[in-house]
Formats: sequence, C-alpha cells, structure tokens
Amino acid sequence: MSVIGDKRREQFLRAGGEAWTIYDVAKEAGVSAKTVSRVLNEKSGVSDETRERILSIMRAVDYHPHIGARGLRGKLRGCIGLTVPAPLDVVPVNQAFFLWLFAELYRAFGIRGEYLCFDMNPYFGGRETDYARGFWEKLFKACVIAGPLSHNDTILERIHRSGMPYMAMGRLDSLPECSCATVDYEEGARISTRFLLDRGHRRIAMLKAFAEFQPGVERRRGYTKALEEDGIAVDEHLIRSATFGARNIADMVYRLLSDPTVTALIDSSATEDATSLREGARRAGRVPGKDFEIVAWTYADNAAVLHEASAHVWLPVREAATEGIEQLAAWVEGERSGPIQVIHRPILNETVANGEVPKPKRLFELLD
Amino acid sequence: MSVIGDKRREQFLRAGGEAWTIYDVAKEAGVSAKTVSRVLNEKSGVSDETRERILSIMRAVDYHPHIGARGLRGKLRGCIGLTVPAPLDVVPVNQAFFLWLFAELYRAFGIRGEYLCFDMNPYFGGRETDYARGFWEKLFKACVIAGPLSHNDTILERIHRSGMPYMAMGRLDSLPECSCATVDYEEGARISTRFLLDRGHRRIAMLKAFAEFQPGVERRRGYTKALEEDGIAVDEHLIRSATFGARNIADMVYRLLSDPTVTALIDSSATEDATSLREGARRAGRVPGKDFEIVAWTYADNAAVLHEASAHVWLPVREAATEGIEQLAAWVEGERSGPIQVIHRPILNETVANGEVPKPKRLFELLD
DNA sequence: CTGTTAGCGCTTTCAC
DNA sequence: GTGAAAGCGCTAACAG
Repeated sequence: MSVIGDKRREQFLRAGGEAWTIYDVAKEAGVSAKTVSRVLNEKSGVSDETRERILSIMRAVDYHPHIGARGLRGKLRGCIGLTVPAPLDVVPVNQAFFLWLFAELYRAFGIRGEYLCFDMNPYFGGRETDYARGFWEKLFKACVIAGPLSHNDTILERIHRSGMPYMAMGRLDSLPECSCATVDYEEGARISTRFLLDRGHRRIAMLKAFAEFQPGVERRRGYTKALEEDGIAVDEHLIRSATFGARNIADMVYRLLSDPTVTALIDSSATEDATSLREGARRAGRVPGKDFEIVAWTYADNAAVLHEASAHVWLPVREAATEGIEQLAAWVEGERSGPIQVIHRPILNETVANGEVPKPKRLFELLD
Repeated sequence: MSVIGDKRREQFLRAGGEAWTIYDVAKEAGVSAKTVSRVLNEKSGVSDETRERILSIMRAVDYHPHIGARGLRGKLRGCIGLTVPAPLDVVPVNQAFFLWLFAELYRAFGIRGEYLCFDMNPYFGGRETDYARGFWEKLFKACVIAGPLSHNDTILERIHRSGMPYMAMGRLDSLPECSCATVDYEEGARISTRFLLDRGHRRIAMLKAFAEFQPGVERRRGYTKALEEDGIAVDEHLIRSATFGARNIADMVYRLLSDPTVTALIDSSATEDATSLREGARRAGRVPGKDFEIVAWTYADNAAVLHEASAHVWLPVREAATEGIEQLAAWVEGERSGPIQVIHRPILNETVANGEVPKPKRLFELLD
C-alpha cells in the first residue's frame, strides 16, 4: 500500500533531479523531520500508521539518508576500512592471501551490507600518508590493518586511544595491549633455532625478512634467545635481512653459506620460494639438506616449501586472522569490546608432504 | 618550523582525546575558520606566512577534516565505489579477473590516494539492496559497476541521470547512451553463428549464459540475426541457458546434443571450462570436433579453452575495462565528461594455441 | 588578504 | 506519540 503510486512517483522527484532530504519526506508525510528520523533509525515513539506512511513515501521517492550528515550530528560512521601500513606495491602481498582475506571480510561484513573501504596508502607526493586517515576523517567505523607494522610505528597507538574498533594483523612492541590477530614470530624463530641447536649445530645462519618491521624484530629476538639459552653468542654475520626480491634472497643465501663454518640455515624470509634459496646455495657450492640443514618457514599448513628442509615452521596467520575478523565484527556489533588479542603459536613440523608448493604470486604480479 | 613543538603537542590534544575541528585550528592560529578552510582546500587568498602557520598547526595537532562535513556543505564526496549489480557469491566472478581489476583500480585511483569502496550488494534480509546506494548516500564520488546488469535493470538510468561519473562493465538495451566499457556480445554471437553457417551447418545449438541479464539478451539477438540472414527460423529447442555450475552445463550440453540433427554448437556459457562440455557430449554419445563442430568463447586472448573447437571467439573485456577505467579517472579529475562509451568487438580466431587454459576459479572458491 | 553569516542534512535534547 | 530548536564540522556567498 503505497501512498504515492508508481505512476505519480516522477512528479514527486524534486526539480533538477536533486535527492530528497528528510525534510522533503517529512513535509510529504505531514510530520516533522524528527519523526522521519525516528523511522529511519528504527526507534520507538511513532505510531504504526505513521511509520507505514513514512516508509511508503521513502520507498516511493527512493529516499536515502546522507551518510555524511548522519555521521556529523550522530556518531555513525560509514565503512569498514581495510588499510595497509605500507604501500601495496612495496610490501609483498600474496595473491592467494589477498583473495582469501577479501572472502573473509565479505563473510564477516559484506554479507551484512557493510561497505568495505580500501585505503591503499600509496606513496603520495613522494611519501606515505597516514594509513589511518580513514579513521581521522570519520569515514571508517572499524578497520583492519593488514600487513606488517613498522617497528617505530606511532599511528597504531593513536588508533588504540581513539577507542574505535580495529584489528591489526601484526603487533607492536611499543603497544603490547594493542588489538591484534597475528602469529608469534619470536616463538617461530626460537623453536627454529632450538631445533637446530638440539641437532648439534652451533653456527646457525638466519635469513630474515621485514628488517624495518616488527616481525623482523621478533625474528631476531627469538633467534637470540635460543642461542643465549645454550650460551652461544650471536654472530651478526650470520643474520641477513632479505628484501622482497628473488635475486636479493639468492644473494643473501650465497653470502651466508659462503662461510664454511655455517652448518644450518633458518629461512624465515617468508618468500616461500624455494628456487632462490637453491640458487644461492648452488652459487656457494653447498648442497641443501646434504652439507647443511634447513628450517623453512611457511604460511600453508603442512606444506613442503622446500623438500630438502629438515623441518618446516608453519605460521598460522590465516587462522589467527579469521578469529580476529570474527571478533572485530562482534566488536562493531557491540557484542563485545576491545582489544582483540589473538596470537597463534607457530608449529614446527618435521614430517612434511613430498610435493612442492607452487611459487606464490604477489598481488600485482602479472596474472595468467 | 613548527609553531607547536613535538613535546608540547600532547597538551594541545583536546580533553577526552577528541579530534580537532577547523575552529580549534582557527583559534589556535588566531584566524577565522574560513581562512583555515582556504588553506585546507589549497585556495588562494591567504598570505604565505599565515598559510605556513596554519599548516604547521595542522601537522602538529594532526588535524584531519571530517569527510562527511565536507560533503555536506561542499559537494565533495569520499570514495571511488566498486559495486556489483548481483551478489558476489551468486554471479560468477573469476579470481584472476578480480585480481586484475583490483590492480587496475589501484593504478587508476589508489595511487592518487583515493579510497576504493566495495559495495558487495548482498541479499540483505532476503533480497538485494540497491547496488547504487553508495551514490544515493553521497558516499561515492564515482563508481565502477562490475558485472552483468539485469535485463530489466532500472537503477542504471537513475545513476545516469544523476550526472555522477560512473562506468558500467556492461550495457543496457533500455539505456543505449549509458556510460560503459564492455564487449559487443551480440556481435560475438553473430560471428559465431555466421562462422558455422558458412561451413554448411543448419542446425546450430547455442549454450548461453546470463539468461536474465543483458549479455544473455544480446547473445540471443546476435544468434537470431545471423540465422535470419540465411532465412533459417530459430528453433527454440536449440538454445539453452546455462546457470553457473559445471553440472548444469554438462546437462545442457547433453540435452542439446541428444538431438542427432544438431551438427554444431556455440558454447557462449562463459565458463571457460572444457571438462563439463566434454562430459555432456560424452553422455550424448557425441565426439566434440569429430561429429559436431564447436565455437567456444573465451576472455583470454588466443587461448585454447577447448582444443577440439574449430574456432574461439575472444571477448576483450579486460581491454575494454582498462580504457573505461582510464576514462572514468579522467572524468573524476574533470578532464573530460561523460558518458564513456567503450565497446570492443569480439574476435573470431580459427587458429588457436594447443595447450589448454587452466580451469578458472570463482572468487570465493577454495584457494590453494 | 581576511572575516561573518548562513546553511548543508541529519540527530540530539528537551519540551509538549 | 510528536515537534521545535540547536548544533555537528565544514564551505559558499558575500562583505570588508
């Protein structure tokens, strides 16, 4: 039962094709704007008859509230944000992981009709912008921070203090109480090193990623701790930071293995690409799995990134993220409050499947 | 040269941690809000000295304008929208295509610091919402409409009339002047049919997708036109609409080929999955490429979706989309105005590579 | 070069 | 059950 029939609808569209405001609807219904607002926000204090009348006018004229105006007076925000602390074309985001993450966010938020708003945080005018600007500009009602945080990040603390729902897929030493869903990289490095120490190695090299980021700091700390447990001093030459390129990784492996006293290698470079490791070893005249032992890190459960490895350390980042996203959704819905703290432990696996994992592709790598 | 030093910064944060408004900045600078607004919007009429002072205060207190308030008085909008006319888990979106599209949008918009806002248009409370709500709610400054439009879509016309920049990756018979970047499906069907007619076939079957959508309508029209050119009447039994499942496609192929008079098949189902076609043929006791000829459709240039096919029709949808996105970016920047009209012609290719294209995965299909 | 006033479309507060 | 008035943070129009 529509007050304004379909045929008459056109004549109600305002001159110039402007959209209707709450006042237009109110005038049409012969009520005040406040009553329309009450209907809009599903609040009580409106008779069924009035409510129906207003709703049918809204439908007839295709009324939509101005999302910015709502956020101005009320505190309502528009979107669920997805930010990356470092530009997408700089930080290595895996295609499969991105697709997975998008699907998760769809299930948690998209399905409920939320907007999902990406801030890709580019180098804009030569330098990065504030990755949390979506919060400060009052666009985001909640935010997922995807990617490693710089070890001297100061933005996260401001987000944290704002009280808005957020979930970082990484932690920060400087803010242990932050809301996060991640993996304990320190523990990953510790058990990797422990494993090799227990097998008698004393000169253990580590190839590590994310030098300038928190996960890199954690890797170093775990490695150091394990060595200290056995009273072994850290030799700085045995730690090398890899950037996110195959050539660089091969180079770093070559340099580490050129030292003949090195009998073991932890590949925590996070590339999951065996070829560049083999290439580096070959150049150093070393045979992986034969004259040195390897522990390789992987994001895929029970995956054999490198069949020559003695063990694989599985980092359950997706599993942590799934829980974190769920909890963030609950926080947005007011069913809980923050902070979220999901920190999964890496698992060291000595028996791994035989097949090799296909080389992962970065987000903007050529497709097909 | 900052008016407020880093150490003094904290004391300028308002009590309760609320964000600064333009008035706070103005008071701090000893000017009016309008002057601050001018600086914010990079407008002239402010002395260099005043501008610098205001800018340094903004930096010091980390001022960010309220994006909603800007859109309220000014006409500024927040995000570049990405909408799907049908829910993402219903319409078959290819993973590779999605990744490609995201990369294109990143290059066109993300790089400039624009927000990219997805409206996934779910079945919300049992039915689809208006896929253009991001426009009506004044959230989108521009919008890409990704996916097939329903043949009786009425929303596109309202977007068109609003004058906002938009680009649909599909057309609508009812709105030939709409802004779009797409492929001429009618022409694709026409040349497919023409090819088979010229090789002497008279009983040509067509497996077609998107029954309820504009591309489905166009397929039928092209097929019909070609037959009519040769004075052949359309036999309704020779056209079957496939839904987006492998089983359904095999079924439909089986039914079409069960008719022994059928000597040719156009597979415009858009699945790019050869296995279900072969399965259907097998069940009908037919040998593809031997006792019937096939024309298969593909989105990948020079791809052999089906090595038994006599010809492949390549639909350059990505190529069209790239141009469309570029033009949309120019429209947003005010360097041009709408509507965008990029309509690429499909190419019929008789010589195709030998290898087979891997089975494409849908957006939310299980990964790895 | 700078300020004042009004008002964007909504929600809050308070009154009836 | 309903409305009047004020105000959220910003910018347009106009004034000086």
